[in-house]
Amino acid sequence: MSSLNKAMIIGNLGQDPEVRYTQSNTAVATLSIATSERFKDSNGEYQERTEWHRVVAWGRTAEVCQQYLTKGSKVYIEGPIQTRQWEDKDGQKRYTTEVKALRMIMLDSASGGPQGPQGGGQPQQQNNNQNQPASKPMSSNVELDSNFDDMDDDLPF
Amino acid sequence: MSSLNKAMIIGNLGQDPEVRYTQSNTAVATLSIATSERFKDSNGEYQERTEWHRVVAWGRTAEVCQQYLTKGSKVYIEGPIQTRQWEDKDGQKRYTTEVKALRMIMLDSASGGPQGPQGGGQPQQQNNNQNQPASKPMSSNVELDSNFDDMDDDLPF
Amino acid sequence: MSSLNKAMIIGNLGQDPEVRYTQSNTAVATLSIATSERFKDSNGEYQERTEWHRVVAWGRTAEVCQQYLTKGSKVYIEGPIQTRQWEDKDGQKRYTTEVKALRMIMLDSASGGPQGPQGGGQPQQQNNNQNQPASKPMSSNVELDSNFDDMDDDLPF
Amino acid sequence: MSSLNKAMIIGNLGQDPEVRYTQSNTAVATLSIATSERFKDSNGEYQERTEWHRVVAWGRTAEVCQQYLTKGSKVYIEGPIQTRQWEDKDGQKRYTTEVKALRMIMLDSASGGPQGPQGGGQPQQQNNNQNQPASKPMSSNVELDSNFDDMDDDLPF
DNA sequence: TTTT
DNA sequence: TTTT
Repeated sequence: MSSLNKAMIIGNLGQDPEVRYTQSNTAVATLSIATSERFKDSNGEYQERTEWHRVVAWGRTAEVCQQYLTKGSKVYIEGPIQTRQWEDKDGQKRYTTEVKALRMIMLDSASGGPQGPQGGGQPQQQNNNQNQPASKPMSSNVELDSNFDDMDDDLPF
Repeated sequence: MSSLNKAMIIGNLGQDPEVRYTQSNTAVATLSIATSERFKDSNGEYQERTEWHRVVAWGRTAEVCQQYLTKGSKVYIEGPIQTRQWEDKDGQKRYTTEVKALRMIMLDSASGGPQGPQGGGQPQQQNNNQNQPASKPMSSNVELDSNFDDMDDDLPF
Repeated sequence: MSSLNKAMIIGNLGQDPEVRYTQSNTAVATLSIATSERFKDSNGEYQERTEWHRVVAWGRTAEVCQQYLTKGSKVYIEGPIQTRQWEDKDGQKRYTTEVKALRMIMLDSASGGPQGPQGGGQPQQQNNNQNQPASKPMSSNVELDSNFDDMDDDLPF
Repeated sequence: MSSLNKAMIIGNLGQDPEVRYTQSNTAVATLSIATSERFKDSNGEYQERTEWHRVVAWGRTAEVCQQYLTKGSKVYIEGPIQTRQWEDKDGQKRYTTEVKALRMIMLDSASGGPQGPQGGGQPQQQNNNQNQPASKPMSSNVELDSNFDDMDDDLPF
């Protein structure tokens, strides 16, 4: 306790969200988000450096990502930084650092989009453990606030 | 551009800062900072999960880390998330994700500590490429902002 | 929707928390928190400017403030900025801007403090509409995360 | 010192920026930014509450606001909360709380916009103390950071 | 490896 | 006064 672990990102998706489902049918979306920053190189020239962030969303937030985000979408993401350990094919320990999206705000100025309350709601009907043919027509400004209390212990990967 | 990449951390150092110097004699400090969070496990029991953050500070900020932080120190860190690529002994690509400490605030309620302006100043005299025998007596509330600024002193209203 | 309203403050209480109770017996704590910043004046001299923040906490968070915070306590506060309108004795419209503490982290390195889960829990027994004789022995690092959903419509002031 | 005073806002301008100039010809822009949040009222119905934020930008940031922002623009703002005291016509003390925009990121997905480095640059030529006929054609994703910095180009690893 |  |  008495600690803070918070990342805040505004960036664009490098590809469509990847969505999987846990055995208990909880959606898990993985986003790849680019942020870029200007900096002066040693010659005083401006260059741009792009940072790629692996972002993971759970439950209702994941479903909204699936429905409304596509490659290129601009989003705000907020949540803790988490590092997972895993083993590669050679049995070597590897580490992957991700941001867990507890809050997601869509920043694309599109029209349409979801009506009614988002966030905190019950997951909707969904097919089990397979990607849904996402319907992403005219997505819009969606805000998602997941006060999901960490049932991420039955990971899909 | 038009992106945001910000981590904000409040946590404790797991060990003393490690400080190195670049060829141009810029200090680089590496911190290992723990944050912990409570969560309910599947049995409804509270558990604590600790997350370790690798934090890197540069220049004046690194020097202040060296001087005032030790194992156990509580700090606030703010800065971008950055992932570096490197190769292990087998030539395998590895990735390390760090937070670059653009701002550091000491949160230990000790006494003593630095007087006078911090941050934005020039690096002081220092021995090259070797750890200084750090003098960390009664450190105190130090704030370090590598991006200093404030010329708003001739208001229009 | 699709907006973000977040203040993040680390500072010290200028006085003990003031706690009141709504008619429905919800605790409401008001904190006065100082932040200070260094800046160079027109003569190039460093000066310090103190900013006072009015912070309001509700429910369980308010109770923890009451129990564990006193004048001088250092805290981290996170939550939205809110401006209330009210009328002074002359019937003039006045505005007060506050930060609503959805999250509070104690930063004093004391010992003792609350055991067991905080935050999100039910308000405990309490006397109605009167200040409790606060017991603030050796408070400690408490984190409070109130995902209180805005029942702040029966204000005590 | 050892304190943090940070507001982070994503919202829309309620009107065009108002820009003035100090005697020393520094631009000062005032923005009125709306954030809105959903909440359930006592009947369990969803309602929306809008919060208006007064935001003040200085120097180069103010100029970019003037050039690229208009009524309706969506922006990210980051900076300290500051409360100013002033007197109304009756000599009564009044207080106004503002967010000082140290960083501004445009979030409208338009095209065009400024090329080359923003932020940290010198203020450009400008007419003194009068509003410029703003040219805001196809504004774009601009990021403005009044605290620029990045000399981390001679890494030690 | 920290802290409570 | 914005936006969805």
